[in-house]
Amino acid sequence: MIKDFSYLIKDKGFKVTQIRKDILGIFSNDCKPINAEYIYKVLKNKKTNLVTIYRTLVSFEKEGILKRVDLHKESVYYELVDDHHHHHIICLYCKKVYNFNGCKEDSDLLISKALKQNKDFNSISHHSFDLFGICKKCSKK
Amino acid sequence: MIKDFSYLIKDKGFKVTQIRKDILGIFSNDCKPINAEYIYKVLKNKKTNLVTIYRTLVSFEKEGILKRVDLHKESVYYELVDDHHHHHIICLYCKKVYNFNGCKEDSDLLISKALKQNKDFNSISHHSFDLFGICKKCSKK
DNA sequence: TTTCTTGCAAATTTTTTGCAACTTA
DNA sequence: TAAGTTGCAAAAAATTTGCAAGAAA
Repeated sequence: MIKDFSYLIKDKGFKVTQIRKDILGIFSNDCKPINAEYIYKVLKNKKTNLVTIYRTLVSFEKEGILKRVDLHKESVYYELVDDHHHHHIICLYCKKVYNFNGCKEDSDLLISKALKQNKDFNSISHHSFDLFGICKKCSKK
Repeated sequence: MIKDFSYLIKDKGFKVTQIRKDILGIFSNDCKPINAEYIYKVLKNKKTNLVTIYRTLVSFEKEGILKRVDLHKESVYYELVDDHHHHHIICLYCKKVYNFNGCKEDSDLLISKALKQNKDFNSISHHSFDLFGICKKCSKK
């Protein structure tokens, strides 16, 4: 389902433009980490520009709308920050990404322990907890 | 201190060359995530080649000697897999990296929960648990 | 001597920048 | 209309590839 992201965009201090709504629509619809190239292909018929997409991704990340996800792939992937709390298991060979539901309490506990140790931060805006291994299919090969 | 990594290199099926020992020496000595360019500068007087460094990093990652670390910077950083178990807190503005000692039991628990949920993996070779926020210095600005 | 490694040059890919034209508020 | 956005062209930066020469086992 495509939500209307106008409020979120405006709330973060951006002007509401079609492409920004489109980009967030794709994130909301696809529910997986995506990169600039992917967005470009989806929006190609709308004559979008890759440069604009890059700029949008960077600015949305700075404002906490998107977060980077490191899939150990060639380019940078992003996800909605406000997504359902989950983590990734990534196959080191085929790079396929599987989600799993991390227990929010568990990771919150780890974060509070970290903040007690490190006095350079007041708070944490988001975190990554990703597992890397070789999936069963690739192990067989 | 610089350890001798010859055995590790040979054990993973590589030939023991000076540059491979040098690269692992740097990782062992510096104890922080580093990228190809950094290694290149450290070894510059030895007339090293960036291409060789890239190839070494990629092959060492595949064999589980190194792991990628995503610092949300321009290039790819690596760390020794066999390092002391720790995690990172990264400032989204200045990109400075702070370490903290994650409790190994806690993250092992999360990993076992993940493996129960997801049946596509038998085991996990390594994981990332990194926190992102804005450090106190950058908050003041 | 066989196999793996390295270096060089060049290519590819991803991401960024400058600037003028265009939109949103 | 003022301030922020976009598109185009071009540049910059990071990483990869092919191939011949060199080094390890």
